[in-house]
Amino acid sequence: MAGRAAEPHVIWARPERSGRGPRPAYSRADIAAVAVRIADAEGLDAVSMRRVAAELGCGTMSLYNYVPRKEDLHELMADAVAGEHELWEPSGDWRADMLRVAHQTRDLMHRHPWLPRLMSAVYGFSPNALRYLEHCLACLDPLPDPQGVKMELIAMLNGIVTTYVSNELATAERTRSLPWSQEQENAVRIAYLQSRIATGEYPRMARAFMEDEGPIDLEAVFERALNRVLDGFDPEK
Amino acid sequence: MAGRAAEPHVIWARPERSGRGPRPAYSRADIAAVAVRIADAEGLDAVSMRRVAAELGCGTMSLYNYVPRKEDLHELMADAVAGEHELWEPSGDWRADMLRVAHQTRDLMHRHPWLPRLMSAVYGFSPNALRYLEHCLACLDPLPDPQGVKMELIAMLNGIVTTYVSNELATAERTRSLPWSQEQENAVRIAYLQSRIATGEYPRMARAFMEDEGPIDLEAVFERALNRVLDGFDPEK
DNA sequence: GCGCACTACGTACGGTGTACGTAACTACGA
DNA sequence: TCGTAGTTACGTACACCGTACGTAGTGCGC
Repeated sequence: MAGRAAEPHVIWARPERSGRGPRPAYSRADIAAVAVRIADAEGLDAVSMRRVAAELGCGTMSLYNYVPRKEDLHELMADAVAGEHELWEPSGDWRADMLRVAHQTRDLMHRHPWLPRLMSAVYGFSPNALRYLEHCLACLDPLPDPQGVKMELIAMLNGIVTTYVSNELATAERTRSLPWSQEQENAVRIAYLQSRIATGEYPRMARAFMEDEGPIDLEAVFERALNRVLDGFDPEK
Repeated sequence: MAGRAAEPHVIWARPERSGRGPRPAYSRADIAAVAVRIADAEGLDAVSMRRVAAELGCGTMSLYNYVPRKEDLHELMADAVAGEHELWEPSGDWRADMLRVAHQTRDLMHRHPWLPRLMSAVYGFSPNALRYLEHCLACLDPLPDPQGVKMELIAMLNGIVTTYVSNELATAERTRSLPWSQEQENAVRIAYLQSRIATGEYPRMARAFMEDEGPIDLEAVFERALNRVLDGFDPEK
């Protein structure tokens, strides 16, 4: 029997090693590391069961002993990179702490550009994700609100980070496996957009594109967005 | 020659009908409608080039005359449902208007649960998307800020809506094609989460799950989130 | 009216996730 | 202690997928 895909399950509820049978040759960490390496180097679409198995050094179907479904492989990947979060002793300044968390998450996503795409596809309560959430809650201890509101704040912040980094990466991760460069694609898209705007049908958008000159400071935009959201939760504002 | 996939392009820059040759048998609207119908009924993964072509009533490869890449089919779908946005004469109260926009978008995504997944994969400047953006900017005319800030507001609001609806739909859209029900899956997941929390390793999360009793009012959570974000942009706050 | 760009579509290639069958192995219950 | 049940390992096979390519037939622009 190869795995138990034909019933609902959470991979983290399955013991990694279960008494009987030969010792598993690989750990979940091994598998996750291989998958993450492939995704970092060649994009998420390059991560297939066959490919991971091959790089791991085992037959394709052997991988299904460890990872019953491809989705679980993604779960492993998300958890692995969630483990890269640095968790510190809360400073007492919840705003500063949350800003630091958000910037760390942004850096994480820039390091692993496939992560935003995965965020909405994984369970979100893997071991490292739980550690991360608990840490966020700890940072929010100074806030008087009930835990529910704090969870809303964390969710909102994660949403913002994911959204903004997705925009930042936009075509970057998309054009990875394409035979033309990101610059070529962008040029075509900008040309199209300008032709649309030139029709005069969208006067306000036209003004928006007139105004901005030079490259936008994405980090500054991100920072502004964060502060606006935090303001919404700040009892002193 | 079947399409011109081997170079960067934006489908909206290609004329739908170009003088020469037999009249195309289908319009982009036809194709989009078929694809949307399939996705609504059976989920986004059921939308394949073969399937759409079959339901359209033509050979698989004929579809490539209209839609050079699958990605462009997604583009068509996103544009089609973007056309469902009702655009009204701005009221002068930008906050009320933006709330209305956000709620409309949320409804749209509940009607087409595959839309959030598509949002980060499409170009975002299709004809109907441009109309939508221009309308949002018109609603924001009363705001004194430069257009750039308004664009940031729109982006942030769209991000929030997408994030929240994604969470709301969570397992719903995911379990569509699976042989078990959403309720079964949720039960398994909750059982796992409770077992983790029972370890005592996550005291703050434990408190969060103790507190909330009864089903959460998702609409209320959404409304709170929106207002917090709007506060961040309100010059009177 | 010639030619070319277009439509239509069948075939085929290389990939995907994964169900299933088989063989070897090991820890546990009797 | 030994049989057996549950595990690991893995090859084969199936049903899909996106799409490159070749070959017709069609009708507008020159």
